[in-house]
Amino acid sequence: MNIGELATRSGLSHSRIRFYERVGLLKTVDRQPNGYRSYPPEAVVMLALIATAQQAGFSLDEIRALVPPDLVTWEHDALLESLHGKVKEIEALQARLAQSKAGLVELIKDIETKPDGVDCEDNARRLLSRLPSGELTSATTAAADVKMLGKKRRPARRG
Amino acid sequence: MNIGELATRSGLSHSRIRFYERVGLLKTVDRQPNGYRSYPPEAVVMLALIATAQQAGFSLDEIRALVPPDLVTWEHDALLESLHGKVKEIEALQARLAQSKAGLVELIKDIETKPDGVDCEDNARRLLSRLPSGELTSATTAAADVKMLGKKRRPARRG
DNA sequence: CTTGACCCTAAACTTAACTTAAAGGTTATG
DNA sequence: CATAACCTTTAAGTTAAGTTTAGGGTCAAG
Repeated sequence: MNIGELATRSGLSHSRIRFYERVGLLKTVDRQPNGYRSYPPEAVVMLALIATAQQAGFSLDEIRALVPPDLVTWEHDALLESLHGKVKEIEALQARLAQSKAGLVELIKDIETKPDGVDCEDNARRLLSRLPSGELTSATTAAADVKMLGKKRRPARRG
Repeated sequence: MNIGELATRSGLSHSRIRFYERVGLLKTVDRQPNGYRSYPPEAVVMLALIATAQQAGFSLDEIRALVPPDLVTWEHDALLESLHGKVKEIEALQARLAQSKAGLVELIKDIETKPDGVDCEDNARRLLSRLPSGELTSATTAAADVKMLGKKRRPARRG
Protein backbone atom coordinates (compact mmCIF):
# COMPACT_ATOMS: atom_id res chain seq x y z
CA MET A 1 0.00 0.00 0.00
CA ASN A 2 1.03 3.62 -0.51
CA ILE A 3 1.91 5.94 2.30
CA GLY A 4 -1.45 7.67 2.14
CA GLU A 5 -3.35 4.51 2.83
CA LEU A 6 -0.93 3.54 5.57
CA ALA A 7 -1.41 6.95 7.13
CA THR A 8 -5.17 6.55 7.04
CA ARG A 9 -5.07 3.03 8.40
CA SER A 10 -2.61 3.73 11.15
CA GLY A 11 -3.94 7.12 12.03
CA LEU A 12 -0.48 8.62 11.77
CA SER A 13 0.47 11.43 9.44
CA HIS A 14 2.50 10.96 6.28
CA SER A 15 5.25 13.10 7.67
CA ARG A 16 5.36 11.15 10.85
CA ILE A 17 5.71 7.84 9.02
CA ARG A 18 8.48 9.19 6.84
CA PHE A 19 10.09 10.64 9.92
CA TYR A 20 10.09 7.25 11.61
CA GLU A 21 11.75 5.75 8.59
CA ARG A 22 14.31 8.52 8.56
CA VAL A 23 15.30 7.95 12.18
CA GLY A 24 15.49 4.22 11.75
CA LEU A 25 12.35 3.11 13.56
CA LEU A 26 11.06 1.58 10.38
CA LYS A 27 13.38 -0.34 8.15
CA THR A 28 13.91 1.09 4.71
CA VAL A 29 10.79 0.39 2.77
CA ASP A 30 10.40 -1.05 -0.74
CA ARG A 31 9.75 1.33 -3.59
CA GLN A 32 7.52 1.02 -6.61
CA PRO A 33 9.07 1.76 -10.02
CA ASN A 34 7.89 5.34 -9.71
CA GLY A 35 9.68 5.81 -6.42
CA TYR A 36 6.60 5.66 -4.24
CA ARG A 37 6.95 3.76 -0.99
CA SER A 38 5.18 0.44 -1.00
CA TYR A 39 4.22 -0.82 2.43
CA PRO A 40 3.33 -4.38 3.37
CA PRO A 41 0.18 -4.84 5.47
CA GLU A 42 2.11 -5.49 8.65
CA ALA A 43 3.42 -1.94 8.53
CA VAL A 44 0.14 -0.99 10.15
CA VAL A 45 0.89 -3.33 13.01
CA MET A 46 4.39 -1.97 13.30
CA LEU A 47 3.18 1.59 13.51
CA ALA A 48 0.53 0.64 16.03
CA LEU A 49 3.21 -0.96 18.14
CA ILE A 50 5.42 2.06 17.96
CA ALA A 51 2.56 4.37 18.79
CA THR A 52 1.46 2.21 21.68
CA ALA A 53 4.90 1.98 23.18
CA GLN A 54 5.38 5.68 22.70
CA GLN A 55 2.13 6.51 24.34
CA ALA A 56 3.08 4.26 27.21
CA GLY A 57 5.80 6.77 27.90
CA PHE A 58 8.76 5.41 26.01
CA SER A 59 10.95 7.63 23.88
CA LEU A 60 11.65 6.78 20.28
CA ASP A 61 15.18 5.90 21.30
CA GLU A 62 13.92 3.38 23.79
CA ILE A 63 11.47 1.98 21.30
CA ARG A 64 14.18 1.56 18.73
CA ALA A 65 16.08 -0.59 21.15
CA LEU A 66 12.96 -2.44 22.25
CA VAL A 67 11.08 -3.26 19.09
CA PRO A 68 12.51 -5.90 16.77
CA PRO A 69 13.33 -4.56 13.32
CA ASP A 70 11.43 -7.21 11.47
CA LEU A 71 7.92 -8.22 12.39
CA VAL A 72 7.77 -11.27 10.17
CA THR A 73 10.52 -13.03 12.04
CA TRP A 74 8.50 -12.88 15.19
CA GLU A 75 7.61 -16.20 16.52
CA HIS A 76 5.86 -17.63 19.46
CA ASP A 77 8.56 -16.87 21.98
CA ALA A 78 9.35 -13.45 20.68
CA LEU A 79 5.69 -12.55 20.62
CA LEU A 80 5.23 -13.64 24.19
CA GLU A 81 8.29 -11.76 25.23
CA SER A 82 6.97 -8.70 23.54
CA LEU A 83 3.59 -8.98 25.16
CA HIS A 84 5.17 -9.41 28.54
CA GLY A 85 7.16 -6.31 27.75
CA LYS A 86 3.95 -4.53 26.98
CA VAL A 87 2.58 -5.51 30.35
CA LYS A 88 5.71 -4.11 31.88
CA GLU A 89 5.10 -0.91 29.99
CA ILE A 90 1.64 -0.65 31.39
CA GLU A 91 2.96 -1.34 34.85
CA ALA A 92 5.50 1.40 34.39
CA LEU A 93 2.72 3.73 33.37
CA GLN A 94 0.71 2.71 36.39
CA ALA A 95 3.65 3.42 38.62
CA ARG A 96 4.03 6.85 37.08
CA LEU A 97 0.40 7.58 37.60
CA ALA A 98 0.48 6.34 41.16
CA GLN A 99 3.41 8.57 41.90
CA SER A 100 1.78 11.58 40.34
CA LYS A 101 -1.36 10.92 42.26
CA ALA A 102 0.44 10.43 45.54
CA GLY A 103 2.23 13.71 45.08
CA LEU A 104 -1.00 15.49 44.34
CA VAL A 105 -2.90 13.94 47.21
CA GLU A 106 -0.16 14.90 49.57
CA LEU A 107 -0.17 18.44 48.36
CA ILE A 108 -3.94 18.63 48.64
CA LYS A 109 -3.83 17.29 52.13
CA ASP A 110 -1.28 19.86 53.12
CA ILE A 111 -3.35 22.66 51.76
CA GLU A 112 -6.62 21.40 53.11
CA THR A 113 -5.35 20.66 56.58
CA LYS A 114 -5.64 24.22 57.67
CA PRO A 115 -8.22 24.51 60.41
CA ASP A 116 -9.42 28.06 60.85
CA GLY A 117 -7.69 29.98 63.56
CA VAL A 118 -5.17 27.28 64.31
CA ASP A 119 -1.46 27.60 64.59
CA CYS A 120 -0.44 28.85 61.18
CA GLU A 121 3.23 28.50 61.76
CA ASP A 122 2.94 24.87 62.66
CA ASN A 123 0.89 24.21 59.56
CA ALA A 124 3.36 26.01 57.40
CA ARG A 125 6.22 24.01 58.83
CA ARG A 126 4.46 20.76 58.12
CA LEU A 127 3.72 21.87 54.59
CA LEU A 128 7.33 22.70 54.05
CA SER A 129 8.52 19.36 55.34
CA ARG A 130 6.16 17.55 52.98
CA LEU A 131 7.35 19.27 49.88
CA PRO A 132 9.80 17.33 47.76
CA SER A 133 13.36 18.44 48.28
CA GLY A 134 14.97 17.34 51.48
CA GLU A 135 16.89 20.57 51.86
CA LEU A 136 13.63 22.25 52.66
CA THR A 137 13.77 21.01 56.22
CA SER A 138 16.48 23.54 56.88
CA ALA A 139 14.12 26.28 55.83
CA THR A 140 12.66 26.74 59.28
CA THR A 141 12.89 30.46 58.91
CA ALA A 142 10.90 30.12 55.76
CA ALA A 143 8.21 28.41 57.76
CA ALA A 144 7.67 31.52 59.83
CA ASP A 145 7.58 33.78 56.83
CA VAL A 146 5.17 31.62 54.97
CA LYS A 147 2.70 31.13 57.79
CA MET A 148 -0.03 32.71 55.73
CA LEU A 149 0.02 29.72 53.41
CA GLY A 150 -3.38 28.21 53.14
CA LYS A 151 -5.14 31.24 54.47
CA LYS A 152 -8.40 31.70 52.70
CA ARG A 153 -9.10 34.85 50.79
CA ARG A 154 -11.58 35.89 48.18
CA PRO A 155 -13.91 33.54 46.27
CA ALA A 156 -12.32 31.25 43.78
CA ARG A 157 -11.82 32.06 40.19
CA ARG A 158 -10.89 29.74 37.43
CA GLY A 159 -8.75 30.67 34.45
CA MET B 1 19.11 35.23 50.05
CA ASN B 2 21.04 35.29 46.80
CA ILE B 3 20.20 33.15 43.82
CA GLY B 4 22.99 30.72 44.57
CA GLU B 5 21.64 29.87 47.97
CA LEU B 6 18.14 29.61 46.59
CA ALA B 7 19.41 27.26 43.93
CA THR B 8 21.09 25.09 46.52
CA ARG B 9 18.10 25.07 48.83
CA SER B 10 15.55 24.41 46.14
CA GLY B 11 17.66 22.02 44.18
CA LEU B 12 17.01 23.95 40.98
CA SER B 13 19.66 25.53 38.84
CA HIS B 14 20.37 29.25 38.74
CA SER B 15 19.39 29.40 35.11
CA ARG B 16 16.16 27.63 35.77
CA ILE B 17 15.18 30.05 38.51
CA ARG B 18 15.98 33.03 36.31
CA PHE B 19 14.09 31.37 33.51
CA TYR B 20 11.03 31.02 35.70
CA GLU B 21 11.21 34.69 36.53
CA ARG B 22 11.59 35.58 32.88
CA VAL B 23 8.50 33.64 31.86
CA GLY B 24 6.45 35.06 34.68
CA LEU B 25 6.24 32.09 36.99
CA LEU B 26 8.00 34.03 39.70
CA LYS B 27 7.17 37.64 40.23
CA THR B 28 9.93 40.12 39.64
CA VAL B 29 12.26 39.81 42.56
CA ASP B 30 13.76 42.53 44.74
CA ARG B 31 17.29 43.62 44.05
CA GLN B 32 20.12 44.50 46.37
CA PRO B 33 21.97 47.78 45.75
CA ASN B 34 24.49 45.88 43.68
CA GLY B 35 21.83 44.48 41.39
CA TYR B 36 21.86 40.97 42.80
CA ARG B 37 18.51 39.32 43.22
CA SER B 38 17.40 39.09 46.82
CA TYR B 39 14.95 36.30 47.50
CA PRO B 40 12.66 36.03 50.49
CA PRO B 41 12.64 32.65 52.23
CA GLU B 42 9.26 31.68 50.79
CA ALA B 43 10.82 31.60 47.35
CA VAL B 44 12.01 28.14 48.31
CA VAL B 45 8.43 27.10 48.91
CA MET B 46 7.32 28.64 45.67
CA LEU B 47 9.93 26.74 43.70
CA ALA B 48 9.10 23.52 45.49
CA LEU B 49 5.49 24.05 44.64
CA ILE B 50 6.27 24.63 41.00
CA ALA B 51 8.49 21.56 40.85
CA THR B 52 5.86 19.43 42.51
CA ALA B 53 3.14 20.57 40.18
CA GLN B 54 5.42 19.88 37.26
CA GLN B 55 6.11 16.38 38.48
CA ALA B 56 2.42 15.80 38.74
CA GLY B 57 2.11 16.58 35.07
CA PHE B 58 1.29 20.26 34.99
CA SER B 59 2.86 22.36 32.27
CA LEU B 60 4.42 25.67 33.17
CA ASP B 61 1.52 27.36 31.44
CA GLU B 62 -0.92 25.58 33.65
CA ILE B 63 1.09 26.28 36.73
CA ARG B 64 1.22 29.93 35.84
CA ALA B 65 -2.54 30.01 35.57
CA LEU B 66 -2.97 28.05 38.76
CA VAL B 67 -0.46 29.50 41.13
CA PRO B 68 -0.75 33.20 41.90
CA PRO B 69 2.37 35.32 41.78
CA ASP B 70 2.10 35.94 45.48
CA LEU B 71 1.86 33.05 47.88
CA VAL B 72 0.10 35.19 50.42
CA THR B 73 -2.83 35.85 48.14
CA TRP B 74 -3.02 32.23 47.13
CA GLU B 75 -6.37 31.41 45.65
CA HIS B 76 -6.88 28.46 47.85
CA ASP B 77 -10.21 27.29 46.40
CA ALA B 78 -9.33 27.41 42.75
CA LEU B 79 -6.11 25.59 43.39
CA LEU B 80 -7.77 22.85 45.38
CA GLU B 81 -10.47 22.42 42.81
CA SER B 82 -7.90 22.06 40.11
CA LEU B 83 -5.83 19.61 42.07
CA HIS B 84 -8.85 17.47 42.85
CA GLY B 85 -9.77 17.46 39.19
CA LYS B 86 -6.33 16.26 38.29
CA VAL B 87 -6.54 13.44 40.80
CA LYS B 88 -9.87 12.35 39.34
CA GLU B 89 -8.33 12.33 35.91
CA ILE B 90 -5.51 10.16 37.11
CA GLU B 91 -7.88 7.75 38.84
CA ALA B 92 -9.90 7.29 35.67
CA LEU B 93 -6.74 6.53 33.75
CA GLN B 94 -5.62 4.09 36.37
CA ALA B 95 -8.86 2.19 36.05
CA ARG B 96 -8.54 1.98 32.30
CA LEU B 97 -4.95 0.91 32.51
CA ALA B 98 -5.82 -1.83 34.93
CA GLN B 99 -8.39 -3.13 32.49
CA SER B 100 -5.96 -3.00 29.61
CA LYS B 101 -3.42 -4.88 31.59
CA ALA B 102 -5.95 -7.55 32.52
CA GLY B 103 -6.81 -7.94 28.85
CA LEU B 104 -3.19 -8.29 27.90
CA VAL B 105 -2.53 -10.83 30.57
CA GLU B 106 -5.43 -12.83 29.31
CA LEU B 107 -4.09 -12.67 25.78
CA ILE B 108 -0.77 -13.92 27.03
CA LYS B 109 -2.45 -16.79 28.78
CA ASP B 110 -4.26 -17.60 25.54
CA ILE B 111 -1.03 -17.85 23.65
CA GLU B 112 0.79 -19.75 26.33
CA THR B 113 -1.84 -22.45 26.53
CA LYS B 114 -1.87 -22.87 22.75
CA PRO B 115 -0.65 -26.34 21.75
CA ASP B 116 2.54 -26.06 19.77
CA GLY B 117 1.29 -28.25 16.92
CA VAL B 118 -0.27 -25.41 14.97
CA ASP B 119 1.24 -22.92 12.55
CA CYS B 120 3.16 -20.70 14.87
CA GLU B 121 3.94 -17.81 12.63
CA ASP B 122 0.45 -17.58 11.25
CA ASN B 123 -1.03 -17.76 14.69
CA ALA B 124 1.33 -15.17 16.00
CA ARG B 125 0.36 -12.82 13.20
CA ARG B 126 -3.30 -13.27 13.86
CA LEU B 127 -2.91 -12.54 17.53
CA LEU B 128 -0.61 -9.67 16.91
CA SER B 129 -3.10 -8.05 14.64
CA ARG B 130 -5.48 -7.96 17.56
CA LEU B 131 -3.23 -5.54 19.33
CA PRO B 132 -3.86 -2.20 17.68
CA SER B 133 -7.60 -2.49 17.36
CA GLY B 134 -8.39 -4.79 20.19
CA GLU B 135 -7.00 -5.29 23.63
CA LEU B 136 -4.61 -2.43 23.68
CA THR B 137 -6.79 0.37 22.47
CA SER B 138 -7.79 1.45 25.92
CA ALA B 139 -4.20 1.30 27.04
CA THR B 140 -3.25 3.35 24.05
CA THR B 141 -5.81 6.03 24.59
CA ALA B 142 -5.24 6.05 28.29
CA ALA B 143 -1.56 6.48 27.71
CA ALA B 144 -2.28 9.25 25.27
CA ASP B 145 -4.34 10.92 27.93
CA VAL B 146 -1.52 10.56 30.37
CA LYS B 147 0.68 12.42 27.98
CA MET B 148 -1.98 15.08 27.83
CA LEU B 149 -1.97 15.49 31.57
CA GLY B 150 -1.06 19.04 32.15
CA LYS B 151 -1.09 19.93 28.53
CA LYS B 152 -3.42 22.32 26.88
CA ARG B 153 -2.00 22.06 23.43
CA ARG B 154 -0.54 19.37 21.30
CA PRO B 155 2.83 19.76 19.58
CA ALA B 156 3.66 22.09 16.74
CA ARG B 157 0.92 23.31 14.53
CA ARG B 158 0.58 26.47 12.54
CA GLY B 159 3.13 28.32 10.53
C1' DC C 1 -3.46 18.33 -21.94
C1' DT C 2 -4.78 20.18 -17.94
C1' DT C 3 -6.55 19.61 -13.31
C1' DG C 4 -6.25 17.63 -8.88
C1' DA C 5 -4.98 14.07 -5.89
C1' DC C 6 -1.19 11.80 -4.62
C1' DC C 7 3.82 11.11 -4.03
C1' DC C 8 9.02 12.61 -3.53
C1' DT C 9 13.17 15.10 -1.05
C1' DA C 10 15.68 18.36 1.68
C1' DA C 11 15.63 21.73 4.78
C1' DA C 12 13.71 24.87 7.77
C1' DC C 13 10.52 25.60 11.38
C1' DT C 14 7.88 24.57 15.93
C1' DT C 15 7.23 24.05 21.14
C1' DA C 16 8.62 23.29 25.88
C1' DA C 17 11.65 23.90 29.11
C1' DC C 18 15.66 24.80 29.85
C1' DT C 19 21.05 25.36 29.29
C1' DT C 20 25.21 27.47 27.58
C1' DA C 21 27.90 31.13 26.01
C1' DA C 22 29.69 35.62 25.87
C1' DA C 23 31.01 39.50 28.18
C1' DG C 24 31.23 41.70 32.07
C1' DG C 25 30.32 43.77 37.32
C1' DT C 26 30.97 42.55 42.66
C1' DT C 27 32.82 40.64 46.76
C1' DA C 28 35.39 37.78 49.93
C1' DT C 29 40.01 36.21 50.78
C1' DG C 30 45.09 35.54 50.94
C1' DC D 1 45.97 43.65 44.47
C1' DA D 2 45.04 39.41 42.48
C1' DT D 3 42.05 35.79 42.05
C1' DA D 4 38.25 32.96 42.64
C1' DA D 5 33.60 32.71 43.45
C1' DC D 6 29.82 34.95 43.10
C1' DC D 7 26.36 37.84 40.44
C1' DT D 8 24.40 40.34 35.97
C1' DT D 9 22.40 40.45 30.95
C1' DT D 10 21.21 39.08 26.30
C1' DA D 11 21.34 35.79 22.92
C1' DA D 12 21.86 31.68 21.09
C1' DG D 13 21.91 26.57 21.57
C1' DT D 14 19.66 22.04 22.89
C1' DT D 15 16.42 18.02 22.64
C1' DA D 16 12.30 15.48 21.19
C1' DA D 17 9.25 14.53 18.03
C1' DG D 18 7.58 15.80 14.65
C1' DT D 19 5.37 19.58 10.98
C1' DT D 20 5.68 22.78 7.26
C1' DT D 21 7.53 24.57 3.20
C1' DA D 22 9.52 24.78 -1.18
C1' DG D 23 10.03 22.79 -5.32
C1' DG D 24 9.17 19.42 -7.76
C1' DG D 25 7.46 14.38 -10.09
C1' DT D 26 3.27 10.88 -11.09
C1' DC D 27 -1.16 9.36 -12.28
C1' DA D 28 -6.28 8.97 -13.26
C1' DA D 29 -10.01 11.67 -15.13
C1' DG D 30 -12.25 14.75 -18.20
